[in-house]
Amino acid sequence: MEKTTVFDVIERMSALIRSEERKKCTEFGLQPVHLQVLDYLSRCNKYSDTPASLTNYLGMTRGTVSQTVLLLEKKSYVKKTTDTIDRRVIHLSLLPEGKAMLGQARPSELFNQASDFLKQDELGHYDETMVNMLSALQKSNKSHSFGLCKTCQYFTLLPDGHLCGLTKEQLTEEDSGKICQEHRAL
Amino acid sequence: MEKTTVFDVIERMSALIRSEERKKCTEFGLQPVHLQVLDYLSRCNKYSDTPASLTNYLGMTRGTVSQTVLLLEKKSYVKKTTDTIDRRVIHLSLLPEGKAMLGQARPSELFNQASDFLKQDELGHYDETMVNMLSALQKSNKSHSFGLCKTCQYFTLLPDGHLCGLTKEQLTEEDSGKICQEHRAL
DNA sequence: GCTACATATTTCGATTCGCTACTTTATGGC
DNA sequence: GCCATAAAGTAGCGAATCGAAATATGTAGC
Repeated sequence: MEKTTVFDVIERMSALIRSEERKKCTEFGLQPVHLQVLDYLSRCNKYSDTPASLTNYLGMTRGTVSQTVLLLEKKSYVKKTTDTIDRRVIHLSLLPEGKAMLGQARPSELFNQASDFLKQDELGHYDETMVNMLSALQKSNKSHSFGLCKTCQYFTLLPDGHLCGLTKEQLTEEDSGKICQEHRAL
Repeated sequence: MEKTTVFDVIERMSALIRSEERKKCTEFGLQPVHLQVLDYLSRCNKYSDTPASLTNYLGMTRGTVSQTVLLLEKKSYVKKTTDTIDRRVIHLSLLPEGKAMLGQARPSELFNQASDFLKQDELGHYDETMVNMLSALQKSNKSHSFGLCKTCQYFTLLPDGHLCGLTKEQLTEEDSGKICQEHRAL
């Protein structure tokens, strides 16, 4: 029963954010999916910055993703680079203009205002809870990573070991070399 | 700094849910926005079940929403009813088939599995935190309600007063008659 | 080295989606 | 009654999406 409630609330937050995002999109003449692509590219590692990974992440067809990327390329939001080893694969990367667009389209005002409604000293505690929730969701997500932890953008080297910056989990040296199940799509 | 992290995590959850949802969509031959409409209609009250409210919620144009509703009507997911008092107004309602579709398309498996990764005794605590977060987001959302609290689907009558079932807030008799700022779009 | 198969991506035609501008119908103030 | 306003629908056009076939590169077996 409680289970349902918690995830129901998450769905509500998700819907709210999406609604705000769509409004921003029409403002800039983009579709939500375009922002999703930019967001993905701002977070993926070099093992998952390909059209194939993007296709898997978005759940669209290869053809559509190809067209979408073409559009974003025309607008100078992303750049294509052919892999030097395997010349079949294409690496996608965000260009400065793409990053700028992503920054503008984020519901940052919404978040700024929301934080005013939360007690400042509670935010740290919220943080921990939320990260646990996210971690659980990621673990149950079937879309696994193709990247190594040590190449993840959240990977951090500490004096006393390794740390995943997103889940705040300690990682062993061995773990860092393994394929990451957590961050691929994020 | 902490502020950024918390909302960043929410954005990650949101992105993950959307990704899963899109996969479900293509499975059923629907667009994400169609599910958004069904979801909205399952939660709106009689003051916000109109195409105009839906338009405001989705951030799309009236024409587009009109077409979208037409499509969902053809598929027997929703039903239109003309308002008896103001004959310009149309009320939309979910049909059983629409509810069934909504149930199928929800990332329920994702949530079920995610809950297995969380300690059962912590879920209640998570619940409180998440509801606070959602409440803060809703407060800062500019899309205000057009409905009265007492008509909200989350409104509950208790022996000792009134309760908002979503935010768990106590409501005075007076509050219950006011326009709700919290739940319109949800 | 050649063949067969696998993988990554693109191309293309048909279809659907979404926006803009315009129209229709209904309400309310004067 | 007349006009402004509001809710919803319609038509046409461009963009997005799908599905299937095509292209290009890499891999494995002989």
